[in-house]
Amino acid sequence: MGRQPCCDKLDVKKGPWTAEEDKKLINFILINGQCCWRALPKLAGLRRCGKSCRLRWTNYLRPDLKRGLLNEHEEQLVIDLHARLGNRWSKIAANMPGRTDNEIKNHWNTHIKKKLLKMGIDPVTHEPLHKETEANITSSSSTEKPKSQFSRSASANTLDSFDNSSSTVLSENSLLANDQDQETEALFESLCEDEKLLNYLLGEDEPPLVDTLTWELPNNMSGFDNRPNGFASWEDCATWLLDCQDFGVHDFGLDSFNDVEISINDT
DNA sequence: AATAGACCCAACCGCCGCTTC
DNA sequence: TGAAGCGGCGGTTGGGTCTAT
Repeated sequence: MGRQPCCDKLDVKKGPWTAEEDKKLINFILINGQCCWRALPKLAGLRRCGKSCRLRWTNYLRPDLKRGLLNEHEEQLVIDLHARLGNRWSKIAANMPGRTDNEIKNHWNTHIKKKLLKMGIDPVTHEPLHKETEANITSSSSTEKPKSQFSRSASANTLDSFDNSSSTVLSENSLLANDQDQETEALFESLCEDEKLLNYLLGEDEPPLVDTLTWELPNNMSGFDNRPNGFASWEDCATWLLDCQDFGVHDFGLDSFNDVEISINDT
């Protein structure tokens, strides 16, 4: 007996989600939390595969998502983490609050990859392309694996110089960029110093004890008797969340959603 | 204004690893 | 111990949008 399909293929809708479906999904998760994706579609009244519901929630509807393009220092962070972790997008995303693996992967494939190639850097190995060619001549070893050596200097510095020479967009607000560079620098220094965290990033260790497993609600939503204060009903709450998708939750000053998970799974 | 090609990203697919029985 | 079931991950694709001609 083979494995059952993840859902009833005949009765499953595919393609873009409608506002109505989003509303149903948000309503259900706000009430019941994230549990049993397989059963969720039926319980929530959705003609969708559980997998599809999970993806829709994690990549688009989650209230802690940032919207819009990655900024300069987020991009740098992706490059640095990719140099170390390779195509392990979920691990990279885990270090970038508010960003999803899908979003990072898309951004990598559409922007960063081209940028690195244009700079003469191999986006797989983060080595200069010509050097890569030489290496291939002398050695037949695979280049698929990410570098084990931390390669910030190679990728980051060259990217900086690329930005300085060619970018009109990225050079805007340079003072802020400098601050962000320093932040990024500090972040990576701390990353390198934190052996436990590094091991975790490499998938060789348990996650460090950081409180990322449960969502905490913003102060104005405390006392979440499974319903944010200020909302007369779940319907209002879901409507608000749907609005957040249009404007970006951070436009509402709810940055405290970052890194946290609504703790309604307990219900 | 029309069209073709490039670009972008949401969503799907298939595989893998973990858990349960 | 191994099969079944599930969630999660990474690669890929399809279609909408943008841009150049």
